[in-house]
Order: sequence, then structure tokens, then C-alpha cells
Amino acid sequence: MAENGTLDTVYDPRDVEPRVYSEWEQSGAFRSAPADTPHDRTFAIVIPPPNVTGALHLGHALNNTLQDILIRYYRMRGFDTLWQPGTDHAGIATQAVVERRIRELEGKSRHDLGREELVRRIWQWKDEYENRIISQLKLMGCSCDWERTRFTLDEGLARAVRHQFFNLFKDGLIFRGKRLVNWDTELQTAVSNDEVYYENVKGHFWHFKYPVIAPKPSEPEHVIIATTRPETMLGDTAVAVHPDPRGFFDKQEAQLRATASSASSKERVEIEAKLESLLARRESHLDQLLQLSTMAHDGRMLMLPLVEREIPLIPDEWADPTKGSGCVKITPAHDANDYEVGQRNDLPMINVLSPDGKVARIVEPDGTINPHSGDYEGLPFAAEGRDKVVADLDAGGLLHEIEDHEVELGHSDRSKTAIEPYLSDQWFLRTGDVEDPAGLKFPDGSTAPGLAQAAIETVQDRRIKIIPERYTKSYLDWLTEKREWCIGRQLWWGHRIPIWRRRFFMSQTTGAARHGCTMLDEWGIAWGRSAKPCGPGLVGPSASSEPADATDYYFCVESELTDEQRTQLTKDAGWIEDEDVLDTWFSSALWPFSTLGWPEQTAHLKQYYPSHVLITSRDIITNWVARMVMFGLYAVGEIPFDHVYIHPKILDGRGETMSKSKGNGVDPVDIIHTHGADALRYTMADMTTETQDIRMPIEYVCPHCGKLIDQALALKAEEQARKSRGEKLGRKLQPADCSRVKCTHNECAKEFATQWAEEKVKKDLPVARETSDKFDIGRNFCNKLWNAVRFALMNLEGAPCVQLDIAALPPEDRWILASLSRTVRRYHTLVQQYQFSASVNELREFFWDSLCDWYIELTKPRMSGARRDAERASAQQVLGFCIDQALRLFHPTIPFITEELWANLNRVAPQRGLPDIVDLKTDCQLVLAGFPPAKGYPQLDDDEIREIFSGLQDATRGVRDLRAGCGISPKERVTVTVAVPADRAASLEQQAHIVKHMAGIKELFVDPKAKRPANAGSIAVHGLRIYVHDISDDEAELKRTKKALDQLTKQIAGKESKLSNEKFVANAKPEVVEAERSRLNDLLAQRDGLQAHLAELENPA
RNA sequence: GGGCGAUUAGCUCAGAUGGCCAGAGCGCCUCCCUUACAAGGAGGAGGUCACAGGUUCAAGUCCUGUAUCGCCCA
Repeated sequence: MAENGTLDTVYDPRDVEPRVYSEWEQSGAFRSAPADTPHDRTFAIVIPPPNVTGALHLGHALNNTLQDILIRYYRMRGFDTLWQPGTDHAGIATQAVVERRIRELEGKSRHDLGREELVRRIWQWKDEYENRIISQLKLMGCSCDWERTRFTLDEGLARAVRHQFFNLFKDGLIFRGKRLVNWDTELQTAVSNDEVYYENVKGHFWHFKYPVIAPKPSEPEHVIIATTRPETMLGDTAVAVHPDPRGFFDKQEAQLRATASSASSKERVEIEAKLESLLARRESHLDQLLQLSTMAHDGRMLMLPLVEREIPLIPDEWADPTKGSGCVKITPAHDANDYEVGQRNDLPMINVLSPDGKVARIVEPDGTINPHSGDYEGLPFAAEGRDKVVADLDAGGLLHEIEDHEVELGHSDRSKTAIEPYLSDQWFLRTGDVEDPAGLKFPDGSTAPGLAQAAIETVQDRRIKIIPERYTKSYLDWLTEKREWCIGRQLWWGHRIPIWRRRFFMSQTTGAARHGCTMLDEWGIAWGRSAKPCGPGLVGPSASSEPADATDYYFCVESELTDEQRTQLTKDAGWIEDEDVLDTWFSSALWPFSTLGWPEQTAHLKQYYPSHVLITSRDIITNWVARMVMFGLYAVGEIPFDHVYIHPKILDGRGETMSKSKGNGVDPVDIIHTHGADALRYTMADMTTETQDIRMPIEYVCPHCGKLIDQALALKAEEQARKSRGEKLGRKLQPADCSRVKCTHNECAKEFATQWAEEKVKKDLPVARETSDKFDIGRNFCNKLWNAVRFALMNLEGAPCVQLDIAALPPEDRWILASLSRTVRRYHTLVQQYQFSASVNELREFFWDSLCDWYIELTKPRMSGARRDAERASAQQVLGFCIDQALRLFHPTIPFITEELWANLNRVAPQRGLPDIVDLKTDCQLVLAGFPPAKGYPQLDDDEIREIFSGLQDATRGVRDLRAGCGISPKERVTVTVAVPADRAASLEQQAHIVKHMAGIKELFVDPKAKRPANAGSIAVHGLRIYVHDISDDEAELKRTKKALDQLTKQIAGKESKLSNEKFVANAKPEVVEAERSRLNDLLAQRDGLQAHLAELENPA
């Protein structure tokens, strides 16, 4: 604020935001207070917890802006509100980040540190980033109930996790199974599919010969198989060949011919080429394949080289007769496809990989150690293991051929190393239907066939609504698969699986198995066995490489054990605590109620569950949303939220999604720095449309010269620089690959660091902030708002608050009040439909296009000078009211600036409103001041004045257009005569001041009998003929008028032909025809006016 | 491979249940520092609505196909 009590002419968010936010915190405005309110007067949002891997980027800014808009909207409306905040531990992502950092800075692995120390370090990391994230949210203005902040590893949430796990385990929904997982040998953990990315890598196809045992005469002595991963042959347990090669070729041929007959000519060429090669293949290979197939059906065995294992040649359709020799090696423990073949054919599964990525001790199906195991054990699997296998086979004369080949290889997104498919024991959650025909029983007494089915039904019967609607499909499609959910992770950071196990052998009594349980009973700690056997049994065989009589017993404890108890259970009773932790999504799935205190029946849980809406991004509909629904139903017996709103994603200037790994994420604090939090929020809301993602070209702010540098261009320059240095680029360069950038402005050309640079680079060079000029939209709007209120404040001193006779007010007053009422109503509808962009634009149009551009301009004469009359008083009161309402309407979107202006408005004009129509609460912070009602203000609605005013605006624009076209300077006042039908003259006299003031008119005559004054330009609008005096020579005016007439005539012809079309008149809706008619009449009137003008020009009186 | 979406002004995007003379913001051009605001005001130029068919009195909007791009899931 300036010293004299008026506002500065430019809004400076840095001056306002910190102060306003701390005032909100001090007043406790965001605090929830459960008051036993009915659900339809409650509004709760549970934050999608940002993970503590790193700081928030613009995607989060969007997500949280939308949440804050809604929560503030409902809070102002007087709802019982809660916005529950918190963060997520993000198991593997966070552990990987911290591990990588320790490796880089200290050269130590997690095993060097040990479990306890690593976890301690991750907690440190978590504390740092949780603080940073919360501070980012606060800087954005988020109105969360901060006292309730939760973290997914908090004690309370851990209790929820254990409770849920315990119940699921007892209900037999959690089981142990063997599955092929994506194994990260670097981090030594399984990673989920969405943590794997694929890259093309140069490799080879090795063709090996496997000897046939006792071939019959005429049968080959070897079969040839090809592989890209020779080392896996140590675990081969079969070779497959197609069971019916002739049938295969027949079928393929028939299919190709069928598609060829219906294909376009372009495609046909392609298909015929395929057909030709298929036929050639048949010709060259069929006999051999038939023979192999017969051998397979006969049960011929092969001798697997090197490890000397006898393996069968089996018939299986997985073998592709068009590839290689038609034979394929089967390694069920190391390849997903082979795993299925193994299951189909009951093949043994031999694991030859140890968790740390070396060749494991090779244990044969009968439990004996392979005598050749020692040759390979301990070699790095895909490196030296591979080399030795190839070399040994070559030495044995069994290497047939080596081909170059490019393979698409899975890599772990976390460690960037190649993934190995790995067979391991994992914990699973059954989401499919249970065997018990009675189904699953939920706490509310309802039942369902299974978890997934229950979650499907909530969306099918619209108990949960997903917006936009189209995303229900991905939700339902995914759940319909009812896949088992692998819930264990071989990590140290996360909720430890509350299971204890002990291995017993046949010789030991089952009584011994109970020993641990007896101890728990004595301690009064609940424990449970699975209601149904776990895997094949609560008692289930463990790894296949173990002796066959070994069985594992499992039990689950409900509450946390003390260290002492833990020791006793381990040392005295020999039980082992499960090493694994739970998949992060397990605790995230509990988030909507674990944060509210579940399993305790807290006041918050009762009041705010289910929450009203979950706002999130589409990529976690399946991983997260679906799981929250399943867990909500199972744990609480109720859906976790009524609505799921899926918002757009923010893309960078090249159209790529922003992410931490690409390094194209922008810190919202950078934007707040350049534009302010409200500008950030306004722009985010403005860009949130239903169908499109948000394209956001990013610029660096050069720390030397302050100029902007386009990030995409900088990347291109960097790519070129690297190429010219002879570096090979495997993929498109990402911002994270750019640690230093040279300013592209020649006069500067200095280097700076980006936020992705290493610490030592950042020490040498200043770090550039990032921004985008997209946010100018928001900044400009805030400045406009600021200045409009500034104008109001300069004129509202002593504004009255008295009863007003609306009908007696000047037309502009009635018009702005009617527009306000309409805007209020529309805003409510749009916000409740999550139409954020449209809702902001509704407000913007009211405020900028109506209030500022017309109403405020029109009040200037009424406010000016020393006037103290009724016109001034009513203008003050109406303007004060409109400003008051605008601040309320805008508050959810741009809370800081509105709160600040509100305080100033309260200072200057504390009494506001329209007594008997609108009573306003003003003596409080805006955040709690109340919101204009959903139905608007019916007493202010007035369609007639809106129509009249729109005519006046057209007239004004007509005059302005004419003036601008003739080069009249804006300062110059003109004289205008309006020729008007006599019956309209009186009312027009009352409205003429509007056009007069807005169009820069010095004198305005309303004259039913007016003739064209000398050198006047003319326009025709709404049955009026408007002459602007002394602006035009006749010739120019003649030309202009003829042109305008031409255009009109064309439009009229169009309308007439439409209306003379009988089919149109007969088929179109009556109101449509009527609208066309009235439009035509309008055009005709305009034409008449211009024709009369033309006549005057051509025949001056 | 399956699913979803996009393609409209130089750029970023709006255009429910077909009924426009196709809109907004930014950018551009002309004029204006008019005592709220130059982060502003007034006016203007700029579009075969990706392409090809079809349905209809009427298609940016509905249907079919093609092309390009993006996302999700295998």
C-alpha cells in the first residue's frame, strides 16, 4: 500500500501473500470442526498425498489449486469442511533416490549401511522434502487443515495398515505365491510394471545345438534353438515345437488371403509379400517341422548341454514355425512366456539367478545340486555368465550361428539397470471373487463376490461418479481383470509385512508350530492364521530348491510388537519376521480413512467419510483410485468418495508430460516468484478444460540478464553442441540432461546452472529459475482486479447502505446488477460440474468486460468532482456491492489478492449490501465471509435491461468503429444525431447518456425527423440511424456505406433463402425459425437505414 | 496389439444434447500514457474448423474411412 492510504498502482504479490497466509493460519480459518452435519452440508477432500521423493512441480500445483478452489468455495458457503493434507512415503522411489545419493556422495551401498541406518537416512530425506512440499503448498495458498497433516508411515497409519492386513489375511485374501517378477538386480527388489521402461539394445541371436537322446534312424541328432539370453539355458527344462505345423501354415495362409481380399491396394502389396514368405517357409521347413512335431509327441528327450540335464521336446503352440528352426527353448523361471508354457506343461522351474544378479547355485528338481553348478555359480549373470556359456558351448561344438539382433530390453526406472524376470515367493492379495458362495462380508453388512467386483459395482450403479465420464472405462476395464495384486516389495523403506514364519520339517510336530502363537496369546496380542490356506496352504512349500518335506507356517500379528517380544519370538521360538515391506499403494489405498483415524471410530471419520471428491490425474485411476474403493468398502463398508474428478496433465513446450525423471518439471515456487501465487492459480484454473492437456512452454529466467530463454530451444542447442562434440544421443535430450545452459541472448551469452545441476555446478554458476509467459494471463488479471478496486476505494468513502428502489435506478445500475445475478448463478453451476476454465471465464467476463469496461466507466461522471447527489450515492452503493460480490466470487480462485482487497474495502466502506435484498456479512476475513447464493439474486434479474443495454453497447461500438475508421483521435469529442422512431424517442433519451459517455460524444441529439447533417458518417443499428457529424467527405462515406450495404445484402440473401426453404420451416424447431425471422427483420431494418442514408448521400437535400 | 483422446486464427485453447455472421486469451497492425490500471483502453487484420465420403432442411458438432499426434493398458 502507498503511504497515503491508497493502493499502489501495481499489485505486488510478494508484499501481500506471506502476510495474508499467516493471518489465515492465525485465525484458524482452515481448521476442521466436525459438527455432526448432514453429508450434503459437509465437504471434505483428502489430498492425493504427494510423495516425498522430491519437490512439487506444476502438475501438483494444478492438482492442489483445483482442490483449494473447491474447498474454499464450499467453506465460504458455510459447509462443514475438511481438506486433509499429508504426504506419501513412495517406497521404492524414495529409497532409490536416497540410495543413489549415498552411493554418489559416500560410495556406499545400502548393505554397507545396514537396514536401520538406511531407514534413518531416508527419514531425514523425508523430513526435508515433507517440509519443502508443505511449504510449497502454503505458498500456493492451499487451505489444508495443517494440524491434521499425516504421513503414510505415521504410527496411526501404520496401525491402519496392520489392521487391514490382519483382516485380509484372516479372511484368506492374502496368500503367498510364486510369480515371475521384474527383478532389479541393482536394488535387489521386484519392481512393478509401471516402473519398467523399454529401450532398444544391440544384441545377438545365438543359435545352439541341443543333442537328441537316442534319436531314431533318420531323425536329427540335434535340434537347434535360438536365444538372446544364452545364460538362461542353465535353467532350461524343455524345448518346444509347434504341435501341428501343417495346420499352422494352413491357418495362417487362409487368414492372410482373407485379409488381402478386403484390403486396400496399398496394404495388399504388403500382405502378398507376407504370404509369399510364408509359403516359402512352408516349402523349406514343413517336412522338418513335421518330423520334430512327431518326435515331440513321441516324448523324445534332449540332453541339455553344460549342465547335462535331460529335458523333453514338447509340443506347444508357443513355438513359432516361422522363426529360426521352429524350436524354442523353455526356461520357465526366467521368461514370462516360458513361465506360461511351463505351467501348461507341468514343467519344473529352475531358478539360476541369485538376487544380486549372479548365477545361482543350480538345484535340480529332485533337490540335488547340479554337479556342474560350480562352473558358473557366482558369475555376473548377463555378463560373464553369458560369455562362459557361449564359450563352453562353442568349445563343445554346439554353437551353430551368431546373428546380430536388436532387442527391446526392460530397464528399471529406479536404478536404470536391465531388469531380469525372476521367479520368487511373493505376497499377493486376491481381488477376484472368493470361493465361498456367500461372498465377502463388509462392515456395513453388505456382501460382494470379491473386492474387485464390489468396486466395479460402485461405479456401475453410480454411487461413485467419475468425471469426465470417459475415464470410467479404464477403471472398469482394469478391475474386470480382477488381477492378483502383488503386495510385497523387497525393500527397507515402508510398512513391514506383519507376518512371522517358521520352517518345519515332516519330522517335527505341528505342536511346535504353535509355540510362537502361544507366546502371543500370553502377551495378549491378536494373531491370526489365514482362514483359507495360504498359497497352497497356510502351510505351503517354499522355494522349489528346498527339500520337499520343508513346510512354512505363517501367522500374522495385529499390533506392533516390542523389541523384547520380537527378540523372544525370534531367539526363543525360532520364528522369523518377514523381511519384505508392503507395496506403497497398500497404505495409499487406506489413505481416505486412515488419515481420519480409522480403525478408531473418530469424530472426523464419522463426519468426513466418505469425502466428497477425489481430484487426481488419470495415470493413477487403476493403481490408486480402484484400490481405494476396494479398501474403503472392505474396511469401512462405504465408498471413499462420491466423485472422482480427473484433471488434465501439464505438458512441456514439446508436448511431453512433466515428470521428475525427465526433469521437465517446474517448481511452482519459481512461478510464484515471477508472477505470484494468484496468477499461478488463475492461469491453472483458466487452462483446465475437459478434453485437452495443458501445453506449457517453459522458459529459463537468465540469472545474469533477466531475459527469458526458451527451454525447448536451449535443449536443441545443447543437442547440437553434443553432436558436434561427437557424442552419440540415444534418445531425445531431456531438461535433466542439461546442467548448464548458455544464455541465448547475444549481449549476455553467460552460462548458468539449471535446477538439475549437481551441487558443484550450482556452486560455480547461478541457478536459473523457470517460468512461462502463460502465467501473464493470471498476473494481468490480478493487476486489473487490483486497480479496479483501487478506483472503487478512491470513490467509496462515505458510501451509503440504504434501501434502493432497483427499478428506479439508472439503466447501467440495473444492468450490472442483473448481470451479476446471472454470473453468480452460472458460476455455481460451472464449479459444481468441475468446469474450472468456464467458471473462471464467466467471472472474468463479468468483472472485466462488464464491470470494468462499462459500468465503472459509466460511474465516472457520477463519481467525479464535488457531486454529492443521489446519482453519486447510488453509484457508490452499487459499485461497492459489485466489488464486494466480485471479491467473494473470485476468492476461491485467487485468495491472496482478494483477501487483501477485502480488508481495504472493509476499511473504506464497511457497510455494504442492498438492504431488504441482500444482507452481507462483512466484518470478518473474506475466507469465511460467505458466498453469493446459488440461485443468484432473483430480485435483481432483469432480462429486459440486459437486452436494452446490449443494444446500447452495439450503438456505442458502431460509433467507435466509425470514429476509428475515420482516424478521429480518442480525445476528440464528436457530435451525434440519432434518428429514431417517434415511439422510442422518450426511452432513448433516458439511455442516451450511456452511448454519449462511452463513445466520446460531446453532444447527442435524439430526433425522430433527423436528416443527414453535413459530412456525417452513418451507421444503422437496432432500428436506429446514428449520424456522426463532420467526420467524412461524401465520397468516402458513399464508398463505406455501399460496402456495408453489400455485406448486409449478402447476409439477407442467406437468411431469405433459408426461410423460403419449406423443408427448413417445416422441420426446424419453431423457436429456431422464429430466431431466424427476427434476425432477418433486424438485418432488413439495418438495410433500410443504410439505403435511406445512401439516398441522402446521393441526393443531398 | 487393445482402449481413450486430440487435430478450429501465427500460438494456447473454448465451441452440452446438430440451428452463427465460428469465439476467447496471447501475439500482430493502427490510434491513445483519457486523474483505477500501458500488466491498460479503442479499433482492426487473421480461419475451406486435418483429409475424404455419408446422414440431414441444416454438420466444427452425428456416422464411416484415412492421415498425423498424444495418453493409458498389454
